[in-house]
Amino acid sequence: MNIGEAAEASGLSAKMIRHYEAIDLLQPQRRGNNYRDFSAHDVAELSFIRHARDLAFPLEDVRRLLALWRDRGRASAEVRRIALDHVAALEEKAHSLQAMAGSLRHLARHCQGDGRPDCPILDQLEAGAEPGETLVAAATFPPLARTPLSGPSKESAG
Amino acid sequence: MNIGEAAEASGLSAKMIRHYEAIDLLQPQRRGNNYRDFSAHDVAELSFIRHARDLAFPLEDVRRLLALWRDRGRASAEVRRIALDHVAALEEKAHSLQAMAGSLRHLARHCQGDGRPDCPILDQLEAGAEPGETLVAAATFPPLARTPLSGPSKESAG
DNA sequence: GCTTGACCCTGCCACCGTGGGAAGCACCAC
DNA sequence: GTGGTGCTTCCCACGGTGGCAGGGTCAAGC
Repeated sequence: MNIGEAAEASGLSAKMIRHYEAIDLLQPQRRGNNYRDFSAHDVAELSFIRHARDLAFPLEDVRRLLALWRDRGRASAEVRRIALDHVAALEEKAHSLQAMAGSLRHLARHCQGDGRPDCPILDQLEAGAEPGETLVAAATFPPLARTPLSGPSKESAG
Repeated sequence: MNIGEAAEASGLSAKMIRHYEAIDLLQPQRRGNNYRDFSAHDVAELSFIRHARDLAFPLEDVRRLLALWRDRGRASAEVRRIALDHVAALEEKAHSLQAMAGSLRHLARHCQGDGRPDCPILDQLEAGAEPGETLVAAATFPPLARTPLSGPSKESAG
């Protein structure tokens, strides 16, 4: 099966499949013309990768999960641990985002949003977080390592 | 004020300050020796940028907010709109992450996590989302544009 | 045979935001 | 003049994906 069919079958782009091969997530055979030749097994692995990515597992986790999946005799404990670590990371990120959204929503609620120039949102951005007031976000941020949202990564948040 | 002091005062790294200058977020003066010379006003802008980044505003939003902040006569409506759009994006992302976490946690709950090889997590990754079962995540994902979490961006999810 | 078009190949650049490091200049203290 | 520190610019890396350029390959049609 050529890469185009494999892409369609797995729901991944051909581009990504080549990338996953380049980083050694899978090793499809090559034919005489140097075209990749995907077996049904390769396609199953690609689907696996896609489902794992759908759950936002980083590729390094995907690599480990794939290895465990391939290992018939693996212990499910290891899989479970990876999954729960990822759950924790996802939830931490989600909470952090929600804290930011909450702070910002709070500010926006006190902003007239009319033609006048006074705006608590800008005031807050100018002044920074007041102690005991809004902006819980920064506090929950630091320990977050994976799933690098475009937000700040500042460890130095003091 | 040199870049090192400005960095300390604003809580940003010197590296990032140079970057923000490179993308025209601010234009500090230069001294005869080609060193950047940050005024108190520059530092206030840097702090503004940092606070906006703490709330995960993407830099393009930061640019707009800075422009509005500089404009004494701006209408707060515009600021409010940017903020609320961002809140919506944050919440969408947060919900999507929580949906993924929920699916995964659900799977992990049914995983023995012992030495035995059977594992619903791997089964699910192999089979993909069953209709009406778990994996709400993919459904909520597509429209998300900003705050590019490391998760999949797949538009082609059919 | 030859052309056309769809497919495949590799390789490079872009995004976003940040960190790391190299190589060279500026400054200050001794 | 020497050492250390800070500044300058420039390039590379990450993670994950898209895009495009410049080529090779194959199957179909004439």
